[in-house]
Amino acid sequence: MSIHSPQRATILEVAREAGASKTSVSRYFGGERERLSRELQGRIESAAQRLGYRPNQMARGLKGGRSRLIGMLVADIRNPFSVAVMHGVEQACRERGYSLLVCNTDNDPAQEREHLALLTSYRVEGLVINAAGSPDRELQALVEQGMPLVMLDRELGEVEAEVVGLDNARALDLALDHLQVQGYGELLYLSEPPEQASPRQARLMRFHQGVAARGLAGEAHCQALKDRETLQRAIGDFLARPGTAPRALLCANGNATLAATRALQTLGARLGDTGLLGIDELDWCALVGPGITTLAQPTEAIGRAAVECLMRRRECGDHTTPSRRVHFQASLIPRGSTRR
Amino acid sequence: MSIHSPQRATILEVAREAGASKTSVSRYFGGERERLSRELQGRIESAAQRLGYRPNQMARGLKGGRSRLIGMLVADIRNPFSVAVMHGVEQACRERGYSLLVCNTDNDPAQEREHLALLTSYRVEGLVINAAGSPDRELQALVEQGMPLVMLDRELGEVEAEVVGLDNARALDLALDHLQVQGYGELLYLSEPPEQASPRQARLMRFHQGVAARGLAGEAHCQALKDRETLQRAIGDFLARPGTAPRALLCANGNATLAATRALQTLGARLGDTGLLGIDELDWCALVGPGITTLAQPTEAIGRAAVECLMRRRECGDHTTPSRRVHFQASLIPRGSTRR
DNA sequence: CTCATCAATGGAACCGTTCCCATGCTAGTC
DNA sequence: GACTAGCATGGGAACGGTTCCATTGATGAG
Repeated sequence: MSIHSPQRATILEVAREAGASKTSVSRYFGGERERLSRELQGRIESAAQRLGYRPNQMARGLKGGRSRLIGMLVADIRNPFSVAVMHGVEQACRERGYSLLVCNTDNDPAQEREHLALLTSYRVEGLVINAAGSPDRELQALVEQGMPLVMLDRELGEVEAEVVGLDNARALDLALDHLQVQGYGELLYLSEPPEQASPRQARLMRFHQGVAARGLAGEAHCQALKDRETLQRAIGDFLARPGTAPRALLCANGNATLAATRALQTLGARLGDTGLLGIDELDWCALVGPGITTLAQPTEAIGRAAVECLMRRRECGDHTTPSRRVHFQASLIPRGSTRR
Repeated sequence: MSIHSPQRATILEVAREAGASKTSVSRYFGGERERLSRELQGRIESAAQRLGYRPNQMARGLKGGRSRLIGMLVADIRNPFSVAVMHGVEQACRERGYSLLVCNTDNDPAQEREHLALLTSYRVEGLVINAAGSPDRELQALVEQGMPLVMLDRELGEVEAEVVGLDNARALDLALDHLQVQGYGELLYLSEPPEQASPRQARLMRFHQGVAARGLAGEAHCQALKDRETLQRAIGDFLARPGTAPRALLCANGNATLAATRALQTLGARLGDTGLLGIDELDWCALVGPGITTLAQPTEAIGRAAVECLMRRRECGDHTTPSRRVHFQASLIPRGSTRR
């Protein structure tokens, strides 16, 4: 009859209604049903039914410390790649009886810190982190306290935390090979600023290495993508530069691909004549002009793998196990944007 | 020193360390800081700092029932529209000191039911529902128990629950007016099956009304979009039909727009010659061909409004207040796909 | 000087679970 | 027939907070 918060039945009321003890009811809902006599089971079942009883997870989490919650920090929830990975994480969690508490940080370090604190205050039993910034100190502290932690596509200092993500080196090799075979000789790499230890650095580095190894000309433009003018000028300059070799753009992620496509369209460049290859497969890549060639990441698998790592950590309990790296391979989806 | 779950400090330890009582520490963190002397505040602050203390939300939620959690049910997390709304919901929650527990149901009624149970077991203080199916009975029960509930873009029987969403009738009028002005005379409406009380019904109905009122020819194709063959055949038939009036496709949501664009491309139809107008603005609509005309929804605003409704319910506590409908207006973004 | 008031603080009950430890009972063993 | 084993069940102490109420000392009014 309370007005403010819906008053659910408690275990005690069910016990009374069923003529049993709260211990028995607790057993019934805690997965120890077999220990109860058929008859008692029946009484509890129907009593619970009548009262619309559901165990209070808050109280549960309190006593045994098992909140059955996994926390996830997402850098940008509006990025389809992140969402796809999150989907995999959620599925895997659910299969194992966990729920997922997701926090979006909008790429803001302050929010990262804040949300991390929030998640730990709900006593999540594991953490999947996909953050651009670096609440490194906080994360280190958590790991040392024994919190199972998985980094998505990003390393964390020298801390013992699992890393799950794309094999960035191989992915870039794949991209560069394709562009070379298709005859593009001068490349412009587009990325958001590769601050800190993000995979952006790995990709950028491999780009420079790979370009050199293949005897191609390559340069990188690493600026925030929001500023369309700057980007457009950079691409315009690149295309207008003297030289005869066909030119191509290589985009470090979905956002970059989107920005590049916009810029090329504004500049009136024809896809294919100007090559375009993006990392991350998006819904619409097949639809623009002759189609945009992409490097697809196995997003669901990455998400699932993250949860698996978490569970392994939990089980063997032991945070001295050497941390592992799980690398997935990208697959090339060739389309018209890299066909001349 | 526990291995399994990271052992955070408790309020009691902080109290001891600070030479204070639990009560005072509780007050310090519970927003009653002013009641404590400057000096005691200092002692608690530094003690908490030293121990890395954070209050346990689980325990908090137990007494007093304030979990500070809002639950949200999302029908399809991979739909950018849903994500955008969710983003608004999350922002608004955070501003008010709530966290958001999101569950994705993948459009599966079984998961809807299951996740709903899950959310209530965490004693969420309010619920934002965006579900295609209908756990109507469960929702009704919750409302009757006094749970603040907001439906996104979908009504719920005769239950007193707020509804927040697009003004579907006006949106369709806007779309039809535009198509008529641009000279399209025969229209095909594309939607997923409008089962149950979804807004899809409202849109479909208004489409038929509006077409009749304007003296246009209109028909609807309402099938699952996954089956590309069927869709393509339907569109092919529509375009091949004898008649002289220019034809246009009207897509009920982002997914339909995507599917329609694919089909048109496969059929080799030229956008503009064949009109195309989609509800929901997507990243890529400006990039495909001459651009796809869309009806943009104020997604963030919708999300925020949902939370506001929730809070209003909570405050005035009283679940006899007549439920309200908050309708937002769509805005037309004209592009080449409706220019002949 | 006494008493009511008020601010600062602490004690203890309670929230809804889980889980350890009884308790009573039946059945099997020697 | 006494003893033990094992099963079904219940009692009650945590868990980490919040919150009501009591206590203390200082202050000001009568």
